[in-house]
Amino acid sequence: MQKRTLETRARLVAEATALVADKGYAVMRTEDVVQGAGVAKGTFFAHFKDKDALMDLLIGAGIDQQLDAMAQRSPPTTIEEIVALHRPLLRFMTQERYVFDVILRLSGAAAVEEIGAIATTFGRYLDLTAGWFELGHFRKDVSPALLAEGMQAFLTQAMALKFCALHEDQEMEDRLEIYFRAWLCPED
Amino acid sequence: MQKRTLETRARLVAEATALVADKGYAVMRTEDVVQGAGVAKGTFFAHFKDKDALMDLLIGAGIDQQLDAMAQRSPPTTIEEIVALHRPLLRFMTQERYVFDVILRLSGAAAVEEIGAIATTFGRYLDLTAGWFELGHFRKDVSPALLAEGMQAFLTQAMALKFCALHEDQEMEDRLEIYFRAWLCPED
DNA sequence: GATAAAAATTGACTGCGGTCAATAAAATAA
DNA sequence: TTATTTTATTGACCGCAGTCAATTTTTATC
Repeated sequence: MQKRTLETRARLVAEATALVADKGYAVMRTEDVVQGAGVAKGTFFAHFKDKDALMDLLIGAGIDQQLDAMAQRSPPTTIEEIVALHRPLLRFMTQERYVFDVILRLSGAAAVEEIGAIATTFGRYLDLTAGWFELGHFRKDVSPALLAEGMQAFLTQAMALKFCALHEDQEMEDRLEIYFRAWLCPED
Repeated sequence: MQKRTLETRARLVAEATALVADKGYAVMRTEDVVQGAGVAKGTFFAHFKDKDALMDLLIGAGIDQQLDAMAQRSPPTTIEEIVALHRPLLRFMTQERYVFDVILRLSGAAAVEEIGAIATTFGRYLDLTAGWFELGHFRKDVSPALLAEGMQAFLTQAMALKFCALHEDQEMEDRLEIYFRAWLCPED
């Protein structure tokens, strides 16, 4: 791999990052990215399989930041703490409808060798939350790993309903708290 | 509304249905549909807001069929019965990666006035399953409506993991059974 | 340094979803 | 029937993601 390659790639990512920060994810066009980076259209696709691959990188990095912040805090011991810890992550993932769509689309990789940044963060989330449940503050009749998978399911559900007119009566965090309480503390 | 309008629309839907039955959803192109229906490209978009709107119709109809079948059966009283009852629905929704993506994308409508076929089926699913839980065979510490929402969350999760290389070790139905048991019968 | 092989870049091109001003057909008014 | 308005249809055109044969740049070999 040539030094030139890394430079070009870095310019593409830098330009895309700047564009996204300025105008948002949904309106980013590859044409703008290559123009800003001073390369030809084809170069973009020599570096990224498709537009989604770049989005995977950008959005995956954003999710990773949020997970870093969550991992630094001490493990939550109450539902309120869990929900509060999730707030920045939720905000990031639902900042745009397009971002949430990309996350859903890329959260599972079709093949092991093409697991991308977003899919990796989903694995990280499972590990992080399973770690919380190892401490024994919540229900103990099912494994921490299963509890973590359930968290993920409810997280997705709560975010999806944010974009649904049929359920916009309730705030995302309120819904999440109800879900988590029913899932993590049955019969309370 | 003219009779001609209904005929044209019917021809478009019929052609699309035939194409999908023959080749699958993902490869359907609007160009093929209009050609088969004998109309111009623009006519398609006079009848459907975009390609997704037609897909919403086709896929929504398919989901409705499965829900009809589920609603006819007597309400399940065990987890095994619940999972068995879901099998045809699961098969339909995950027959193609593209179909599942469309379902996720259209399961929530941005505005009440644009709630489509798929979004409607999601509401139907909640009503159907909440009805089961009214009968009192499963956990009673949370409302039937909430149990139904959780079912939906786990259903989505199980389907999503089917398309994820990281989790392909387990069958969708097996995963669903584990989820449902933990959700509907805690401490068993 | 000259030459050959490998890697990176280019930009015209394709495919397909979606638009829109122009046209045709149907409904309504006279 | 004729004139007018409303509704439906048309197809050339656009935007943008993605492709690929040709070209340039770098690296490896002598």
